[in-house]
Amino acid sequence: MPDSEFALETFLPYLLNQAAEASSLAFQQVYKDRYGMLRTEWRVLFHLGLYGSMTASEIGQRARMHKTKISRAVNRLSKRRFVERVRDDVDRRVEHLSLTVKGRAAYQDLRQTAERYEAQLLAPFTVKEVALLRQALGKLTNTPPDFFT
Amino acid sequence: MPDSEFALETFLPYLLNQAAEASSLAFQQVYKDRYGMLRTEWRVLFHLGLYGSMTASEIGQRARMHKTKISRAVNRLSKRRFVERVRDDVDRRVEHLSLTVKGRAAYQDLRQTAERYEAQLLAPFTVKEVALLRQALGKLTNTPPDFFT
DNA sequence: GTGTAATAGTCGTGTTTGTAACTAACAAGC
DNA sequence: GCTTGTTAGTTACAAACACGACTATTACAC
Repeated sequence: MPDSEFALETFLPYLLNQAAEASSLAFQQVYKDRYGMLRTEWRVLFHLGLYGSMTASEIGQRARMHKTKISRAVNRLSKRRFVERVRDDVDRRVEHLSLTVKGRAAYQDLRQTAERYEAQLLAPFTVKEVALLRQALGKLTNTPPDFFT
Repeated sequence: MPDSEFALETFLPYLLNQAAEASSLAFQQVYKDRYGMLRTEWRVLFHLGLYGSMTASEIGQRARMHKTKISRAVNRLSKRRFVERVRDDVDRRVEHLSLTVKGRAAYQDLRQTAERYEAQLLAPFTVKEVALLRQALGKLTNTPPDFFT
């Protein structure tokens, strides 16, 4: 009765999801416990920490997040004084976002933690393997299959 | 102001999430459009298609899904007659789940689609790269970092 | 100027999820 | 028998998400 020609365990999207979930779990705990942040908020924080001042839609493009997600994340972050919003004088639709001192501190802390965390994740692999893995993941992200059968 | 020592674009959990999302998207559309299924339901369907009759908790262990997720997925699947539930005579807490004819048809269809889909995803890679990728993802899934700093 | 389209960001509502509490059935000790 | 603990699965409620509709502002055409 069982059908073993096609193994779910090797189906790539499934594997990717499992790995993504497993590798996010422990770190998720960190930013949640220390700063009460959600993943969306942590991503916004990181983008601002990395690139300095950005607008919501710039973050959206880089992070491939929907603007409603960003809007809400920014809202929460600014309510807790991690993020500062400054309206653009010229185009008053636009808001320039940047980290407050508190936000920068959180970012620094989480960034360091992330580095150490990643080192643990990558420990079982060789340098070459890591490079290949990163490259492959990038390719998979940027080559969406045009699939409508 | 920006800080480029640590690039978010290379942070592994981030990459994994992006790749997982991108590679799931198109296929998600398929089982959603054709059968109105959610990812959880698709997973349950696939496990039952692959392994034949299983209980909810067996699926949970294999798929690393929480039992409430499975409970709801099975509920929806059985309401739409994709899945049949039979209570165990000996241990009446247990339910044996299996696919109906309709469920098996959906499974066959989606399985074939999944195969072709995966072939597209893997097209840009060599056989060796694919093997390494699968192996790496497996390792990442099964080596949860013990991280509580 | 007026009208139309586009863009930045927010809000509202239904859906899905996560967490914990719950019921029902079994098991083991006494 | 009667307790205590464990397991299978469900339910309840709050948190998070997706999606579309919405406001406000700018841009462009005429």
